[in-house]
Parts: sequence; C-alpha cells; structure tokens
Amino acid sequence: MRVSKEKAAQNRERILTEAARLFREHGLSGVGVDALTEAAGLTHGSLYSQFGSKERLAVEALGHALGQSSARMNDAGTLGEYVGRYLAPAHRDQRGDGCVMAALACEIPRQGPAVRRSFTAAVRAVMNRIASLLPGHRNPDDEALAIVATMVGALILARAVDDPEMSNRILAAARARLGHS
Amino acid sequence: MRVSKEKAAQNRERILTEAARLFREHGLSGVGVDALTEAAGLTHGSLYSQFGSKERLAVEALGHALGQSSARMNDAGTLGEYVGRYLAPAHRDQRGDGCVMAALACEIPRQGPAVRRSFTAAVRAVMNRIASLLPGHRNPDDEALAIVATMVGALILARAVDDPEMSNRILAAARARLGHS
DNA sequence: ATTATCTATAGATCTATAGATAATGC
DNA sequence: ATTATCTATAGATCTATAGATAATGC
Repeated sequence: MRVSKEKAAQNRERILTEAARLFREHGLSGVGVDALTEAAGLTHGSLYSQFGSKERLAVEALGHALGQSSARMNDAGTLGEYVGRYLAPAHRDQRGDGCVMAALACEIPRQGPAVRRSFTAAVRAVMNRIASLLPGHRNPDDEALAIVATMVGALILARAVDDPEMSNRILAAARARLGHS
Repeated sequence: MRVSKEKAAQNRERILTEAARLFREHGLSGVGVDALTEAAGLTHGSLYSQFGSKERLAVEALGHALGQSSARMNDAGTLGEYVGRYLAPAHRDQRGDGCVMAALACEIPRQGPAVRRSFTAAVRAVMNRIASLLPGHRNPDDEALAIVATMVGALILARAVDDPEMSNRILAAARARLGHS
C-alpha cells in the first residue's frame, strides 16, 4: 500500500520522535526494529524503505532529540536556571524526554562513527552554550566542560541508584556545587 | 564430565573475572551467555549450574569488580592522587578493567533489583571513601557526591567523544576543577 | 510508473532447560 | 551417589531482504 508524500513524511517524523524517546528509555541496543516501527503504527519492514538500517535511524533520531535539547537549553537565560532544571527530580524521572547525553553516553563508545560524531557535536554544543553563560571567565570552555561533566554524571548516578533519598541527595549536591561557580 | 571441587571453584572464579571485564567492555546486555562462558573456557550450559541465570552471574561479577575497585581506591592516600588516577587517559582507555560505575551506570536503571542494590552500595562506598579524604569539610558526604558525579561524568563523556583532543580536554578540565576542592 | 508499506521469511543470536556423561568424593 | 560440565534443542527475538500490494503522482 502506497501512501501520500505528506503521509510518508508524517510517518517518518513519527518514527523519529518515537525512536528518540524509545532509545533514551531503553538504550540503543535495548529497542528492536519491531518496537520502533510499531510505536509509529507501522510494521518493521517500513523502517528499511525510510532509513535503510536501524543505525541510520538512530543517527537521525539522535539529531532529532539533540535539536529539541538545544532549543530547551537556549530557553534558559542563566546558568543557574539551566542547572536547576537539568538537575531536577522531574528530569531524572523522564529519561525518554530528557538529555540524550545522560541517557546514552555509556553506550556511545560501542556505536558506529556516525553516531559518535553526532554525540560529540552535541557535547561541543553544550560546552559552547554553557561557556557563553560564563562571562569573564579565564577558560570558559574548560570550565564549561567541567560543569557538563558534573551535570551529566549527577543525573546518570541519580537515575542508577535505587534509594530515592540518595538520588535526591546526588542532585542537590551537584546543584550546590554548581550554584557557586 | 565432572571436575574436582577445586577445579570447579577455579572455573567459577574465572567466569567471574572474565564476566566483570566483558560486562564493562560491552555492557550488561551486550554480552551473551556464550561469550561469558567461552571466555572462561567453558560451554554455555555450565553457567546455569554455577549461577542459575545470567542476571545472578551479573550480580556476582559486579560484586567481584567492585571489590577490586575498592581496593584500588583505598591505595590512594590523598584525594588528588585518586582523582589523578581516575581521570587519566589510561583509565579512559581500559574500560574493561576500570570503574564499574562509569562503565555501566546508564544501563543500571533498567536492571533488576539485585543489580541496582549492588550498584547503589558501590556509590555509597565511594562517597564514604572520598568523604574520609575531605577533613574538616562542613558536609563531607554531599561534597563527596558532587566530586563523584564530576569524576564519573567526565570519564563517561571522555570515552564517548570521538575527538581525542576533546576527550583529553574533558579529563583535564575535570581534574582542574577537582584539584581546587 | 513510482514508491511507501506490508507480509513472509532467512539466518543469527539470545536465554534457558533437559538429559547424558564421566570424574569425584564418599 | 553426587555433581560440574557438555550437547542438543526449544522458543524468543533480532536485523535485514525479497517480493507483493495498492495508492499516488505524473
């Protein structure tokens, strides 16, 4: 069954959106082609006509999610505001809609070149954005990288730990640490 | 073919050692029972008589690796020494023999209760150890958690990024950040 | 005529189980 | 007699491909 160009574009968009969510929730190797296409109301075969392979879909889905993250990042006017939103329990609790880096970083070293390139660009973008919020710093880029490391590390650990009190404490400690920078 | 008690214990030990390495290198869901047992010179069936399931092997392998990590952690006399070794390119480049938290943290939220409990205990142990290296601090535990977050986040990002210069820079920025704490 | 999607299927690979085997440990 | 290991296999699930289908877009 063929479908209108418009409808096909919508399907593509929906697969990308759902894939961006599913990959963050279950990991890149934790979701199959079946689940990815089914979430968009299609059958698994359709993935291959639209994207050619699961990996190419992953690259596009990452790009899709990273675009949204950038937009949200640019909404924050100050570093404190950004940090506060990033290290919030709400962000910790919705992995599927949150930071791509925190959701997937551990898997990235095992991914193909295209995925890794996309991820690296994302780290660089966050670095630049945070550096732009650090006026008058001596090495804004390096300072920004240290801040990103703290944010990502805290969020990842807060999600991994099974003790809610400890989890909140990790977030609070990182916020406190970054509030004084 | 049965085997002596001693030999069986050796086999068990070897599976644990190899599993601790393979899990860190490829992720918990990235290695199969086949690879785990083959690395110890056995066939896949033997895993079930020794451990009962892949997950129970994972729990024991994590415990095994965490024990080694603690030992190494206690070798460091100062925070600076510990941070310097942790955020070194050598540690970044040998994931299979390095920090369990940095290798597996992103996957932990999707694991069973036993794995999560073990991971949480590890975070607590590192927190306590680092806090003990922070004499005279007001909230040593919280400060320690922020430091752990920075270390783990920096190592994870340094491994994920595909640009060696950027990778080294992340490590250096985090070291600089923690050198002044 | 083109093409987005579906169906059917190939070929791997994954976790787990059942039963056989053969050496140990009593 | 016990038991650590092996072999064979079940039953899922995974990525990918081939060919059919049917509506679009010319």
